[in-house]
Amino acid sequence: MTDAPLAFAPHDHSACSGDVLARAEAVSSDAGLRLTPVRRRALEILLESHRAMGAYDVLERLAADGFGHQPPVAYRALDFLVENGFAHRIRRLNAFAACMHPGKAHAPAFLICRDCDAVAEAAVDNVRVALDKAAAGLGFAVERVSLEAVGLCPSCRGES
Amino acid sequence: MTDAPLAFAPHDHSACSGDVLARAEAVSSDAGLRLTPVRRRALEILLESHRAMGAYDVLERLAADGFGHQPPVAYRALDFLVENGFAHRIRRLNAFAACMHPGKAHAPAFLICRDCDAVAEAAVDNVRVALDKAAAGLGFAVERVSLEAVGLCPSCRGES
DNA sequence: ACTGTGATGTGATAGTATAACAAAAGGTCC
DNA sequence: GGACCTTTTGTTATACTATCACATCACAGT
Repeated sequence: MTDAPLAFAPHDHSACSGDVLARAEAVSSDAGLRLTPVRRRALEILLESHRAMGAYDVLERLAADGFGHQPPVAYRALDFLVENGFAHRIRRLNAFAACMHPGKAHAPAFLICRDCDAVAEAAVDNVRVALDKAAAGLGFAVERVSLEAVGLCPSCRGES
Repeated sequence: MTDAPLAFAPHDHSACSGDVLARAEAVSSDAGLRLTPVRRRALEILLESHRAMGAYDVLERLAADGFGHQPPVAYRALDFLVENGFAHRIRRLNAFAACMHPGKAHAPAFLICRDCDAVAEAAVDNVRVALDKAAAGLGFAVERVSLEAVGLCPSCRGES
């Protein structure tokens, strides 16, 4: 049951997630993707809670909204979102979080607090470039990169 | 059951893993760590198979060698190895692989083929530096980094 | 020997994810 | 509209991954 706050500091949530859904819809119709009710609702749930949520947490909320009650319902919706760049999967936490920059290509880096499980998405440049270079030498074609860092968030640093 | 070959090309395995175990022992005694029989055997298993192995695969082999049959036996040994830098955990595959450079500090990058699950460890410089810089701006103290790239390995590129 | 600490083994259980199949929804061609 | 195909949704069941809790054992220091 992962339910880790996204970002380390309190902030104006409606502003930070306000237009993400709208942009997701725009991207979808541009790309011919079907942002169906379950999928859209799953994205809303991630955006509303603004947390890294486990698939079963999302499922619970989908079920409460009248969708199916079985794991595949959540996993399929979440897989669609991840596949199409509307959400990220945070493997360290077995969790999912809405992407705050859908449409724009980016290699997200997640900073995960080992104490309180808070998560922040950081922009790290050049990672993709450096990795592509290293991979090319081995004949490997990189498609997706995931970068997860574990450490201590600002508030947990102070307390320890 | 993850059982993905490490490295993309065939190679002289005894040479590439030959002294890793010896170095692990040296590092252990230097640091006052106890490389007990189960732990040592778990590392040997990872080295021998030279693959990314699931915890239950390792457990099976440990059990065959007379150690316990229950999951914690494998997880504890593997956690010890990861904790102390003798092995890596590859979250994308829910798997573990021996580290080929124990003792030396390094932020490993894994290249994972989405077709055949082969895994290679690549050296990527500057990632840690770039990440530290980005994290510092948020007040986050990075302790460990995991970088996993999904794509196509040389042989699967040719075939598709 | 006594004691504290860490390691191991076990049974039980929690948590995460997918397989396989049936039914329904949407698109396209005639 | 009807025939057809493809995608999506829902369900049951099950596989896979990981941890808890507790007893026992090994070992270092005194």
